[in-house]
Amino acid sequence: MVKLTPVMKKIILHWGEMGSSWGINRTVAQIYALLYLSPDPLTADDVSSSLAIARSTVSTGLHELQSWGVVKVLHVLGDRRDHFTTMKDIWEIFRIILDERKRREIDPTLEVLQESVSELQIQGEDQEYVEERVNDMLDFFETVSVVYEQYEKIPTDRLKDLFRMSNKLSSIVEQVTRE
Amino acid sequence: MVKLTPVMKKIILHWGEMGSSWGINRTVAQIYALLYLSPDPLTADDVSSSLAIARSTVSTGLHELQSWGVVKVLHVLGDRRDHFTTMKDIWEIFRIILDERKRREIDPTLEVLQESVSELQIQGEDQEYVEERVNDMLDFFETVSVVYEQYEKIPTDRLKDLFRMSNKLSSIVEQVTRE
DNA sequence: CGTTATTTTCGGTAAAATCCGAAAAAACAG
DNA sequence: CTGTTTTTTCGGATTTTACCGAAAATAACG
Repeated sequence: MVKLTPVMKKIILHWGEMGSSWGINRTVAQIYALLYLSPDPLTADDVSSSLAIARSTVSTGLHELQSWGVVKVLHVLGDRRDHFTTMKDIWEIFRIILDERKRREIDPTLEVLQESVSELQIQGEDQEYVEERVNDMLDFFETVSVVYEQYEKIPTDRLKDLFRMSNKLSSIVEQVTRE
Repeated sequence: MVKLTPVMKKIILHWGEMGSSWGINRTVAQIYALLYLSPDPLTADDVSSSLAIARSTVSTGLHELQSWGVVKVLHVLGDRRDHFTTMKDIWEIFRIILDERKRREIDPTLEVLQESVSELQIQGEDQEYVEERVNDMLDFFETVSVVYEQYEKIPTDRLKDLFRMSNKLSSIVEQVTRE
């Protein structure tokens, strides 16, 4: 039996709200928060009873989280049930989430924009204005994608250091853009 | 009467889907896309007829977009109706959206985490593990906020240049983190 | 002012998303 | 195999969200 302290409840509930406003099912986000805050892996029944949601909902939610790659299954000797846990390094977690969102949402957007650009070129219709706007969008998304791919290469530890030095950012920008 | 070309339709629909998966009302996102792709400001009736949505829905949607600061009202001489338009620089647009999301979602999260840390300290309960996790989260969100605030200071034009040089990122990281 | 054009509000409905629980399926033990 | 535990599927109920249209409110005109 998993007992939720007031602080845990507070964070789990808030996490659910956060998820909601970022397009993630509230319950799924809560399941995630619970696993993140639990020192040990939990069974689906644990989750179900702690959050007071149906066992079947937990099953679906856990699958969803696994498809995002942020929840893993473990097994305990002498126990047939699946136990679930999350990565504990929040930096890694957010990297994975960003990766997935890029793959699922940004990449398809790039495709649509690329298709649109070709379609506009082929037809050569009188849509100069739309063409300009679409080119802008494409350029923006491509640039952001490239930047993101560069950041992806940096190991997490180094990224942390880099981020913690962000106060030096402006001088670096000076230096780099001056060239 | 605003006539939507196939490319416009395609982008507007995709934008709606995008919005959906990022927690923004599909219709509102579509309205935004329409305004963005339109060379001239549109009236609410234009939007209503182009997208085939009720006039009242458009009214609400436009207010929502104005509260985000991404849609502006204009007036045309000799016309009593409001005309609506968007900023055309997509870099600026995304800056505004990020700012708003930070303000509406990240900042409140920081608050909850800070409160949680104090509550844990005061009670001094046996929640070492939760404490560790919450501290991690707080540290992460604080760091990201600070980085973001640094980026905020960089003028858009310079940011574009900087982003376009991201291929040099790894060498800069080398250089900076070596100190 | 009274009239008309325009926008907004709001109650109800429709649509979509979420969730439940029963039943099926799968996994495992003996 | 058979029985038991555990997980998954799925149809329908519930809740939430989104949307419409009528009516109210506001603003502009003559």
